[in-house]
Amino acid sequence: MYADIIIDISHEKLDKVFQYRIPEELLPRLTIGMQVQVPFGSGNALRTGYVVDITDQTDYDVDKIKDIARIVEQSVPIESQLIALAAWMRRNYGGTMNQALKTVIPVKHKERLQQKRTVELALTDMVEAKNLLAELTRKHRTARARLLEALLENDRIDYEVVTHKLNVTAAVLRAMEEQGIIRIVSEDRYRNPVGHLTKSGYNIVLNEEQQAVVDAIDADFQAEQYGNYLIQGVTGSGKTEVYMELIARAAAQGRSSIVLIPEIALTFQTVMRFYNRFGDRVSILHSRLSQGERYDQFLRAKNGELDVMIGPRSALFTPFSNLGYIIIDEEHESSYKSETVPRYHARETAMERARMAGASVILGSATPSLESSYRAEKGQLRRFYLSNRAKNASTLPTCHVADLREELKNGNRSILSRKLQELMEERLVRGEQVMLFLNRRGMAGFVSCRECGEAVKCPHCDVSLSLHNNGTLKCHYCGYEMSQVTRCPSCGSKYIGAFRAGTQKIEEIVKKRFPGARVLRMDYDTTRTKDSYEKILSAFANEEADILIGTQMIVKGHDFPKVTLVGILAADLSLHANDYRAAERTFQLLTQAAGRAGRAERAGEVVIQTYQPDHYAVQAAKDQDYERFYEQELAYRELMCYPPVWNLLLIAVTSPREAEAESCSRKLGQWLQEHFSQLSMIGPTEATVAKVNDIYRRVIYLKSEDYGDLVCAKDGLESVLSQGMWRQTTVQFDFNPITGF
DNA sequence: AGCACGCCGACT
DNA sequence: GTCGGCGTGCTC
Repeated sequence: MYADIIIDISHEKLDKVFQYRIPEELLPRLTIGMQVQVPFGSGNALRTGYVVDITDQTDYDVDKIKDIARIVEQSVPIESQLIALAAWMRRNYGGTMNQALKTVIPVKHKERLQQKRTVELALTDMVEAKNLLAELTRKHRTARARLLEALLENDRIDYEVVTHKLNVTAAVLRAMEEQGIIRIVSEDRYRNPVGHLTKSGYNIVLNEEQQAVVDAIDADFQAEQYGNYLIQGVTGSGKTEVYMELIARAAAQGRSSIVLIPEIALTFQTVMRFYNRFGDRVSILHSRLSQGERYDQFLRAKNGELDVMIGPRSALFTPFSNLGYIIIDEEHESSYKSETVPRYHARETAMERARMAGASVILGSATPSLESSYRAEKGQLRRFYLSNRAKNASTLPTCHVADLREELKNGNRSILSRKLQELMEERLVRGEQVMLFLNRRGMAGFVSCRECGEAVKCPHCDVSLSLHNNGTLKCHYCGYEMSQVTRCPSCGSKYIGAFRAGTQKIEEIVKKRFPGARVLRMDYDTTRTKDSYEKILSAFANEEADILIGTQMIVKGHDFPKVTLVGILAADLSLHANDYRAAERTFQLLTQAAGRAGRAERAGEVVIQTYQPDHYAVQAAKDQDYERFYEQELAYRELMCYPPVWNLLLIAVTSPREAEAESCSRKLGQWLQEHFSQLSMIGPTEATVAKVNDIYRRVIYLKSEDYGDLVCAKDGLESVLSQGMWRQTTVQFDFNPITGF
């Protein structure tokens, strides 16, 4: 048996595995993630390494393979834990060990070569310095000699070092410091993204409800009863204060926390709150950081310089060795699921990491994912509710549902319902602001009836059929196909067609209807350039416009106190996206969009325009009734054997050669039928988009009540694939996928 | 990263 | 000549 071993993680040059033979006596004890000592290099000096995989095959010259010297027992260092986590991810989400390791371990990057840092030095021992200088200059005028010369002249200097040489230089400087020749006064090792801030030291007073949650979770924490929690509370109910208080208490005991936030939700307001409370003990990973800067922040975490790391999904792998809490804010957000292999879900992975490290996980959301609510009901997650709106008790908005079928009947063919037009008029007169939200997701081709609101559905799967370029309607779950319809299958109306209206079109319509209004548009087209996103939002916040029109991106995060009306132009659009999460996503978006209205003292109003006013997602969102939505949606999932009740595995086969994609997917399907006949299988069939960039795509869906069965099936398929001869074909696994394929 | 090998200029 | 500086390259 051989072990794949990483010698020194985080160094690009050594960023690969070395294989070692496992001595027989070590074999039974050796596991992935373990720290071992191995002879390395020509001198066979013993170096510490980490076991990342155990195999019985080797691709290296067998004679040159050395034996593992011994296992390093003692406490498990953070790298071991992260490697073990990577192994868990590989097992549960598929992919190779290498891919898993790369997502978990930060690697130093080349671009650091260009960076410069400044070290401030002071001379402490003149005599020693002169001696050393004399010795150094006798032969060569080395960099060290020049440095010392400068110090002798000035007594205190700023020494600039290029980062790639820093490690060498730092070692030299440290050696000189140890000899008492110089003193390192300061080193600007880390660039703080918001400058240098210190705690302002104010204490937030929590309300009773918040305090109760803090006390309960903290009591468990103190008793070392680490668990998983869900805090369900509307926007503005003060979840962040609860997080911060718990983080502070953990920090007081030397425990660090990770706060995950959805990719786009990192607002300046949130950042400032954390900086105000934790000063430079907090670090924030944002998309503007270069790889090198990111690495530096991880290094700070490892060196114990941080109490909190805030960031998107990837911040989950911050190398804290004293982890206290992992907090996942807006846990229902889809950005917590990785779109690249390994396709892990941050929520589940966080729980596994916390389990390994002895830490607690806190999920927060106003509209928890079905998964989390389900877990809460089954007792795997302890749920707390925050019901008060903490900030000056602003009231929930009033919700109107505008039935677009009625509008059509009454001769209003405009995209703006009468109710919405009326209320918009009102706001413009009063000088208040309006947000119009177009739910663009799922736009790409579902076909619905404007008379009865029914979308054309697959008779076998209860999902909307999607319109393909050739005009046929297909179900990508079972492959069912029908030709383009001209009449509604349920009511016979001829007013049927694909719903298409972009934000641009709406902007035109709004400008025409309200000529005096100042209109801003925010969508994919207007946010191409770097800062346009912030620019548009701040322009709107500064009341440079009356109406903001946009897609998803306008409903997240930002606080606009002057907005008292939100219009959701076509709530159905996401309802028909052809996957089982459509209703959930719609409910979440509607609830969130509604939450934008009336965040200050002024009461807000919301107009939801829809062809299906009776749909439970619309109704529940209108009444802000999470419970009702949850119950109905769960019943649907249960009936259809969808997650979270069952588990779903998507097997995606892609190949530049259609015949290979076909034969490979058929073979896999056949194999599954032979070996996993107890699992229900859908496919193999063409993917929704059957060809992308000349790559052909086939899918198989596998359903099982037991997640483990799906993992077994995946492992089995992987071994089938390793023997098969589909050279140009790739197969990817996606467990409980969020997006279709 | 560390450690070898190997190439170059100064000095016994 | 040789000693020791550091500049490439390899490490299972």
